[in-house]
Amino acid sequence: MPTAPRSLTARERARVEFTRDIKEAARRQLAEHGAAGISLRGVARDIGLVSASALYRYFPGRDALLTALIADSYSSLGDAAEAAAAPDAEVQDGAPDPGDHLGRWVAVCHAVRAWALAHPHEYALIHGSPVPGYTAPAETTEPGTRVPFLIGGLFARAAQDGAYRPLDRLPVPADAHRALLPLLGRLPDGIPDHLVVAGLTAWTYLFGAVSFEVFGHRANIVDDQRAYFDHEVRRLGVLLGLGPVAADGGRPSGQGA
Amino acid sequence: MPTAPRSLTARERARVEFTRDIKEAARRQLAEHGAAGISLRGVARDIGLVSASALYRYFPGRDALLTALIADSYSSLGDAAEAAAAPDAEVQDGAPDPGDHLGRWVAVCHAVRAWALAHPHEYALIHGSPVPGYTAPAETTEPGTRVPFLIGGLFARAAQDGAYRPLDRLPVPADAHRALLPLLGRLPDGIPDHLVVAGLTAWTYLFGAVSFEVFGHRANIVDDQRAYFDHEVRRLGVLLGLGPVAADGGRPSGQGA
DNA sequence: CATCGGCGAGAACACTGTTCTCGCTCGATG
DNA sequence: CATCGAGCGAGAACAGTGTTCTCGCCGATG
Repeated sequence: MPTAPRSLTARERARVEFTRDIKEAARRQLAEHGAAGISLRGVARDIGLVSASALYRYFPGRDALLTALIADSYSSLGDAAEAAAAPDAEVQDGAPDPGDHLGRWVAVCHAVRAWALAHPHEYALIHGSPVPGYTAPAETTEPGTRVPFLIGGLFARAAQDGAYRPLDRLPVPADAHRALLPLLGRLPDGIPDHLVVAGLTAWTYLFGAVSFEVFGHRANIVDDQRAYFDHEVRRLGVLLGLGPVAADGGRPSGQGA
Repeated sequence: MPTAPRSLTARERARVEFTRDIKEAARRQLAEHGAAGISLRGVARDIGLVSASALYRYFPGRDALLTALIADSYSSLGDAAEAAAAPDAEVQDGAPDPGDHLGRWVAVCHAVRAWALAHPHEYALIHGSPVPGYTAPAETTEPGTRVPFLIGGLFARAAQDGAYRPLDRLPVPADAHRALLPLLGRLPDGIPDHLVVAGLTAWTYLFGAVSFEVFGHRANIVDDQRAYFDHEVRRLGVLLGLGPVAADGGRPSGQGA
């Protein structure tokens, strides 16, 4: 544990400030030219440095700078998603309703999608091809778990409320259960397999859909991407058991009644 | 319009052969060092050229070479997927059964996953962050449609056989229907909306799951990735209506009986 | 006040993609 | 078969890149 914040020295304050400036300039370059367009010399120029060599006092290299951007992007995305899931967040045209698990799921999906569309290059950084090496640096894994845990919590709350009713009865096979042991070990005891599978499935689908749209795989296929996205994630929520079980397919008649 | 294939001249034959050699060398570099590690000078060295400038006689630039690799990768993936879906393909431990739509869907999924794991950098090239510009070059779009069309055909055949029974009854809203018009226009008439949505959903999920695994987002989360993948895609197939509707959740009792 | 550690500048090295020019050579053609 | 020239590879050059190293300088610290 780092020492208590006993008032940083002036040098240290200047250092963290400069580190922040560097990351900001890099993020600007990222937003404009993409990850491949981030050049240390360009970053140095942006913040008034003549030579890029000074940057090495703050980051051991370009990859480390990228890693820092990845971690920040995960945090930014996590913030956006959690804000959408907060108990007092506005569910789409309607008052907040703590029992509307499907609506909250859809809201989180829209938040993730909106963040990705607003920051396509940052999204590509965290969910595109891993650029630097092949293994994600350790400091990026923790912020990267926020969205999946948020989604998992959504399903857990629905189950607590007795509102979780998946539309199939397919049991989780023994080998799939064993495959999930690493995750189950980090979760509170007593969570049934199928609930974990539901969370993973929802998480996987959400980022599949967002990636397809951001990376252009749906151009010329879907026109009004937002409308289609809304339908697909809502339907997935219903299939996975978050939804109103109404067989007529409509949303609940009354507003949260 | 290019002349009929009236026996290429020796020069032309040598040219296509050399073009193939260049792409092979580039693909080797891609497999080893990733897309960012493909250098024209390295490719030139690999095929016995002293200078990289000669490559510009065959490709207008690095991006064009990458584009060619993308198109080839799509074709390679399409081949693998279509082979798995072929009528005489072995369905997982069992004789081919033309009525086993769920088994065929799962087989296609495993084929896509296996190809991606065997060619991770090529997979990253086609389903990771778009590297060169932002819009996919036209010549890559056609081979890129083979897998989604294959999956769509799977659902269409299941519907023809009367075996398509989605587990929900959520109607496709009017705005989502309108969003699908670009795609519906390129499909035979009379295909119901929900069938198209099912195909898109299956396609989206498949590549979400494969991307998560290939890009390492499931490390430390899922152990036996193949077992979990098998379960998740099988379950999605059931939810989307390809599956045995048996409420006990098991596979059909007899083998294709 | 003296000193020493952290800092930025700048040169240097090994790369990269791309362009241009210059001979040469081999294949198409008369 | 002989000749001509189109197509080709080599090589230099330019503008970049990440990274390393050294050299002063300046200010915070003892």
